Amino acid sequence: MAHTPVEERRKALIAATLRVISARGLSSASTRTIVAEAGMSLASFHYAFTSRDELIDVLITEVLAKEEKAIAPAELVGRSLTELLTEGLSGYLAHLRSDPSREQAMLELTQHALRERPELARQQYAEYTRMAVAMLELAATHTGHEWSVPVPVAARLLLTMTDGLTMTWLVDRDDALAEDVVRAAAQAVASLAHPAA
Amino acid sequence: MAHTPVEERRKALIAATLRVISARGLSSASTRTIVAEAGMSLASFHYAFTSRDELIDVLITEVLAKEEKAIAPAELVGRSLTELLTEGLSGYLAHLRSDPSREQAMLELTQHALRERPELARQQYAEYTRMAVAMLELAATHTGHEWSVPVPVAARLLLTMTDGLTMTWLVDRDDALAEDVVRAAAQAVASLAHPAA
DNA sequence: GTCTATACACCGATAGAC
DNA sequence: GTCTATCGGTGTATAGAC
Repeated sequence: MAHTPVEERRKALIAATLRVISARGLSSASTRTIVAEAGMSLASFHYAFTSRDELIDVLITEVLAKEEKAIAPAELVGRSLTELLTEGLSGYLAHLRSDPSREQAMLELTQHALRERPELARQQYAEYTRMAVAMLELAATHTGHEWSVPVPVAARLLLTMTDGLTMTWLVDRDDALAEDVVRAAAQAVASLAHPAA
Repeated sequence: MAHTPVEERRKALIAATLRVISARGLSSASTRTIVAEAGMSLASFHYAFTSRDELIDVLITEVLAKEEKAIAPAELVGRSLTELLTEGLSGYLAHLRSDPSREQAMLELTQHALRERPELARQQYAEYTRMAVAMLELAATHTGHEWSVPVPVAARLLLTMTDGLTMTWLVDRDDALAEDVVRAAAQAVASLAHPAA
């Protein structure tokens, strides 16, 4: 391969690694399989990254940060709180279904981070929670509701549901059941709010 | 080590493997680290199991089957539906907190099964769902309620919550927040039932 | 049945030619 | 900058002595 800027190689290797993990799992993502997927030599890997651990670190920080744990509903006006929550969770489910192996890769990376870089996983989940808080406050405001429980608790419950939804759907891929669960979950979470004074 | 029945060696190796996975992760559970933990020679491993894959298979089927995904409340009488659900989820949280590394090992094994033995994971989750159905029906009956959504859907929602609870708590180990989420989750799920006719 | 010794594949990482 | 060749280490699995 011709002279390529280091940054470009790093990006190519990160993308290749993600493809390998999606297709065959983190344990299959050796430096050799990664460079094979990226179409470059083993030495080029160590020119772009000092070690495999460094690449996995970058993968965890950069890729998990882009992960969507909850997708905001497209349209706010004229929808009930339950509908907004249903659309948000449904959007996440669609995201999951559109590329299951990518989400499975995310799960493996999170799991790996849990053991090797626990503080990174913690920071990431704090960020997911902040996004959920913003979404719940927006939804309540637009429908004239107030949360009966502290918003961070409701947000955490929502995050708990997306995580659980990911795992259970990945296990049996039952689309109809997942949709039913999304509706029940939205209804259940909405019951934690009441009309604003 | 003196002559030992094969079955005994298998049990010792399974227990040793679980300890290794709990402490250092599935990727660290090589045949060498396993036999070191079990205090036997490498050859003894291959006398008891034909391969490492066979042991992991046995681990997934036998160990995941014993996993408690939802713990039934101890006492039924005189408790509201929300209380029963809170106690059930709280019991699971206590189970998780009592040995986090064991639950992390379960998560890694489930994840591995998802890739290598998807049908085993699926069967296991079907079993978890059956247990949750039984628990929810019992709770509703004892408190004079009926479920407003199909019981399998509510059961699946409960399973979704225990899975999500496991992940989120393992990430930040926030006991107080987890307890709040358990209460909110119980209240939310209870809202899916109504007094029986 | 149980052990030591070993075969052989793959791992991460680097040396050194170009 | 990029490559091929290779080092040292670890992985699974087995041969063969006892």
